[in-house]
Amino acid sequence: MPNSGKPPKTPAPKPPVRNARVIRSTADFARYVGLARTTVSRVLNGHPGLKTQTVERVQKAIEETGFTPNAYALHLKGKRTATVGICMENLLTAPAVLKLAALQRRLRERSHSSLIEVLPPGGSREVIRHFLSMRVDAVVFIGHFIEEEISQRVHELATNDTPHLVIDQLGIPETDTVALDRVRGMRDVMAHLLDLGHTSFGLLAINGLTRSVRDRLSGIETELQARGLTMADCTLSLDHLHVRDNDFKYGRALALSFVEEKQRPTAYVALNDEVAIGAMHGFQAAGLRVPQDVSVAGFNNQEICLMPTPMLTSVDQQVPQTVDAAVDLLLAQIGHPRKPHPLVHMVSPALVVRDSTGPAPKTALGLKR
Amino acid sequence: MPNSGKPPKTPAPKPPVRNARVIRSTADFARYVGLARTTVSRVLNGHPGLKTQTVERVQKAIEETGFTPNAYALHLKGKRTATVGICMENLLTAPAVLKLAALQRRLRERSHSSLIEVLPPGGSREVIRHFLSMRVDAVVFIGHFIEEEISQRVHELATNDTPHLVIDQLGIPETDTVALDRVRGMRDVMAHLLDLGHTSFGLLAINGLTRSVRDRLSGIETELQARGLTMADCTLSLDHLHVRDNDFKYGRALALSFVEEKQRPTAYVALNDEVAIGAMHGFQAAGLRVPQDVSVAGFNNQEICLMPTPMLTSVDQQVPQTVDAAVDLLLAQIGHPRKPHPLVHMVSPALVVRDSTGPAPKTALGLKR
DNA sequence: GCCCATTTTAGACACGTGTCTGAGTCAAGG
DNA sequence: CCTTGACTCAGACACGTGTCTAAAATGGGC
Repeated sequence: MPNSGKPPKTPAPKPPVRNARVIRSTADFARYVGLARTTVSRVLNGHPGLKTQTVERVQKAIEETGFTPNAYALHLKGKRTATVGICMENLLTAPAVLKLAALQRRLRERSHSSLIEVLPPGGSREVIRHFLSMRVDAVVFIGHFIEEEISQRVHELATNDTPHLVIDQLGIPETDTVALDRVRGMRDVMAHLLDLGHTSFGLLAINGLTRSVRDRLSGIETELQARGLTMADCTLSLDHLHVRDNDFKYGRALALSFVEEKQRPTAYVALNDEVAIGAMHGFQAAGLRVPQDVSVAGFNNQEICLMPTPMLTSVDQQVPQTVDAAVDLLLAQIGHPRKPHPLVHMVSPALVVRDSTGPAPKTALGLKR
Repeated sequence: MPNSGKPPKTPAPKPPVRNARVIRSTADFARYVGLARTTVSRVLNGHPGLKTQTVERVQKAIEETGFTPNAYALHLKGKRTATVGICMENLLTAPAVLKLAALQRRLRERSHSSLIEVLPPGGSREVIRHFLSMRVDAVVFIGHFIEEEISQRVHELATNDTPHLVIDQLGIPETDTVALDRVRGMRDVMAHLLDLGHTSFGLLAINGLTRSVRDRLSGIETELQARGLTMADCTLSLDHLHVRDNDFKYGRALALSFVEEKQRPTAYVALNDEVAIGAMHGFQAAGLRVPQDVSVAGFNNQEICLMPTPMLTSVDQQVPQTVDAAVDLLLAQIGHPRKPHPLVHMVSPALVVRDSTGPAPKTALGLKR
């Protein structure tokens, strides 16, 4: 025990450690200004009954020193932290980052700050605990996560009375959700291609069992059925490749596999823009022309849609609408801590037609296996 | 004054407001476990002299309730906030986001969390004040900012003894800096093109007065001079366009202007990959082949370099090395609050040669204006 | 049943802040 | 000179936490 022999606690309380120049508390600052701590506090909080001259003296000192009250002590006094925790699946997928950027901006406009964390695999528990220890006013999830894991986190948040919201992942029970209507998006793409005369479709990386992908398949099927067609007759999905990264390279490899098929579809719908662009490269490398020989459509309408030749037809995520809805839902929850039923807000996508989709070649035959 | 008639302040202190189920303090939690607050505190902080059974009881209760000590009260007791403030120019430029992602991850690995804010135009002061009020352990700037504005912010941070570091913007006085050696990067590009036989170069969006652009020009000039050539004889820069967004569209427009020149250069070096790809589109739309007729090189080596046909030659920013250096510098400052001289760490770029650059066409003439 | 070691408890204090209260200062007006 | 009103000051308390100390409870061995 190093600090035996306590000082009489009134005089000279902190001579040993601190740099006297640095101001760390209202007390330090009040000493600097030459006013009482309480007076300074009243100035800072805009109380009435203060001389103009006094107020100006404090303001000038703030300019000089850059003094800021300790946010931690402030919160301890019961103030809202005005902080929202944002859980990202990762910071490398463009659409997710776009949503993050918009969300952060909207929150700042409403004078909230953002605590951003990427959920490490299996470490989501720690992140949520950190958010809770920071007493965030709410938590937002952006991206596609393991359903069970997120459900547990959501439950923990509910236990601690912390409002929360999931962006872009449907199916988490008891949770407010804002998500793109991927069924609708896929229907729009299919309708566009069917209108162009295509009747045989290749699916690029649209497989697997996540909710997001199931919705897309359902959209494809619904639109085909609306025209008296069936999945079995009209679609072909190749999935024999080991790597499934859903990226540019995978799209390219998939396209090269499709080229070798006897009955090659004339139109291709992809999981995302990267896969679609990779596929276009694959087709072009095999000597096929886009869109004269094959049509390719992406999903997400990222900036990269402009990069290839021809530019890529895709489905826009409508990020601003998504984020606006999310922020409204969230701040409403923070204000009024009631929650009758979880809300699910669906955002309608918008098809953006560019040059990678065109009329079906006339020589093409229907796909029948 | 609504709260006239104070209660005698000892008994029944908080019956009216709180949901009794929700645990918000160690006191609440200790009541839940059925132990004294001090005992629980000792368990949480791993003190010796505790029954194994007691420790387990607390751990079980944590599992059940998800209780977390209030980080704000903790900090008030003198603990580091273990938080780093990150100032982003924006979240829409891919290289900056890449650095953010890497930085956030490295900091998390070293158990620091990140407070991320985008500097609004003219509002940087508020952001820094927020970081100071959150008592961040350090502040990092990522991107290209207005030099004078950042210098002021840096000065404010220095006044408040808060370590800080600038990534990717050279020239801020009295500040640790980690930045890509853009002079070297540009020299490498030029050396590559000169080796391919090119002697006339078009500059795409490499103009303006920022340090970053000046460095590139200096790199180009240095390499030319090393081979006995001059800027005036070998380079052409068009800058008569109104819009200067340094994006895909601008690159395309620039290329179309170059096509109309009498003495068109055979090789083009761009400010970034977007401009380079836009230029490739422009050249291709005008009937020129890349790289047979013109060579194009980008900068940053973003993912989009793979998207066009042909894929783009570019200069890699070496993000991992950059961020590693930054984190080392930063955490060293947090530990030991000495700073003899500001450190400047230069990161060496790496040229990535792809298909958009090739031998100079044999019919090409030297550029002489 | 008693003693002693181990463990738990209750109470106090500090941290930085906002706010309340009663007392102190100061200048102007009578 | 005294009163009055406008300000300012000093002190106290609470917020949630870690830690210190002295006291109380527990339990095992004799």
